[in-house]
Amino acid sequence: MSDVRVRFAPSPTGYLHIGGARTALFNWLFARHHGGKFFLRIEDTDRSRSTDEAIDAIIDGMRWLGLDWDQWEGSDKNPIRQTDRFDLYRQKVQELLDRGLAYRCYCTAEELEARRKEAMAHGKIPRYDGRCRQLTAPVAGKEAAIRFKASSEGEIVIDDMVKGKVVFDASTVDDLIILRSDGTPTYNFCVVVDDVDMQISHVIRGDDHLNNTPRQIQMYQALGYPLPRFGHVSMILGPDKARLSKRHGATAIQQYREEGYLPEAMVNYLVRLGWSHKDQEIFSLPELIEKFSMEQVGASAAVFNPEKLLWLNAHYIKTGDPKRLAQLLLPHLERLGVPAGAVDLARLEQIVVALRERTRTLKEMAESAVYFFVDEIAMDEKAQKLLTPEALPILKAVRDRLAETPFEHAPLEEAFRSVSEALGLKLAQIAQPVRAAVTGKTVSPGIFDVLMILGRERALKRLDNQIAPRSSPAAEK
RNA sequence: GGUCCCAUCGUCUAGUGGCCUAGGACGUUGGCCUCUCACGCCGAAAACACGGGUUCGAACCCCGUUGGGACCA
Repeated sequence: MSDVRVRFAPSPTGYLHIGGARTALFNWLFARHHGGKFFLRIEDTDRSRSTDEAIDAIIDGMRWLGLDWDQWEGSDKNPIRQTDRFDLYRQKVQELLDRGLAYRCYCTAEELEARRKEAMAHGKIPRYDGRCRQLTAPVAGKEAAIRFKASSEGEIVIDDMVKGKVVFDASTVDDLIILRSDGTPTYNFCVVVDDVDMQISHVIRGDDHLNNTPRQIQMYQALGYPLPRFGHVSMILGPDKARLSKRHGATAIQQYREEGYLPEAMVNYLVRLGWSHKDQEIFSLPELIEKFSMEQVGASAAVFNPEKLLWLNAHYIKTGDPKRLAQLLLPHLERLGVPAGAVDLARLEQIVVALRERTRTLKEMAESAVYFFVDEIAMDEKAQKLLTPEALPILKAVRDRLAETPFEHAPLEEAFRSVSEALGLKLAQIAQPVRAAVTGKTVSPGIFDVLMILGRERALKRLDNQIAPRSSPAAEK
């Protein structure tokens, strides 16, 4: 058993987003590669912004991606929630207070804000001036916040797994509030207490936390704990190079499931955003576990590229197990009005095989598959244009021939070829009107495959539907 | 504003001082295949931000500039 212990610690303020998912994935891969533990910890100390729905969404997203997490030995709950642990944080605050490493601060938010503005106006750095440090006894009748007594001596050096050596001047670290006057602990403190308590060995997180790290290191030291290794993974950016956010489009991982993306495509895409293994692009999950290493994680930010994700998704649709894809396709069909109960799975598998090289998402695939299931097909404009009076004899000839042709690939092809020969037309000139009549579109899988999947009865009926109304009695004379 | 991070084709990246005339992938594009659309295959265009060092030699090491990002509110 390895002593690698990592965690993913999201704030439940929204959905699991792309960036969070990648951070979770890197942690998970790191743990699984080393045979260590991976925990999920919900950072919900900010109660006003945290919701249970968001927690469910995060869990749901992780499950979809296949990222399972371990049970932490210190609790029977899973995942861990910080709101269950306030007693511990308060206890640790008290400990620091008793040891003179923290102090009560009576400055109000308004006062602090005024001083901050004052400092800014004079072009100074807005940091806490430490005026309550000197107070020796609690002030009666006033609510106090608790501040951590930071040391401003020397340098704080981080040996980061991604960024390398990062040096901060300790004088830039000010006295941070660790317990608000309303008694709730603050983020930077809880993280440290929890990571220590859970014996986290490697803190892999977004590099938006890099600037928090020096003050966290001081807290580790104040609490007398060993430091974990840190690994600050760079941000994921939108096309405008700003941090990826809702205004760039879909950022919630669930949205991609709804759009018909496969989890393995998502994982494969996400892992390549920042990590690489030589020239390889396609990785299965077991392969990732085997090959993942923090040394190969790049330090620079990456722009999210939906086109490449689409390509990967297409790849996994092309190569995936048709039986599984058929199952995953059902909800998408249902959304288009094809009830799952009415779908024959063996037939759906055939459809998947016919469509997998021509659709890039399950949603697209479902859209391209509806004409196999409905009684009344929708005829699009281009298809309508193909069904000219000139096409009528072609449809008739094909119809008559098909009535006595076995619905298998070779005989169907033979039938089409002989009709085209008899009429002196190219195969394309035969196939296109038939395709239009039978699918309502000008684009479909190979016409023989389409006919086989439809079956003789439906195919003939659809041809008849086009032939009958056009054959006026006058034309028959 | 201060602190910190980052910098190879449009995008993701390989590259860890000579294997680089800079490789792969997405996208773009020309062709082939072909019953449509795709898939597939073959080909093309496309990058070391800039300026100084260090070195026999720099995409790679150092410094600066510029540009982007994050954090502090």
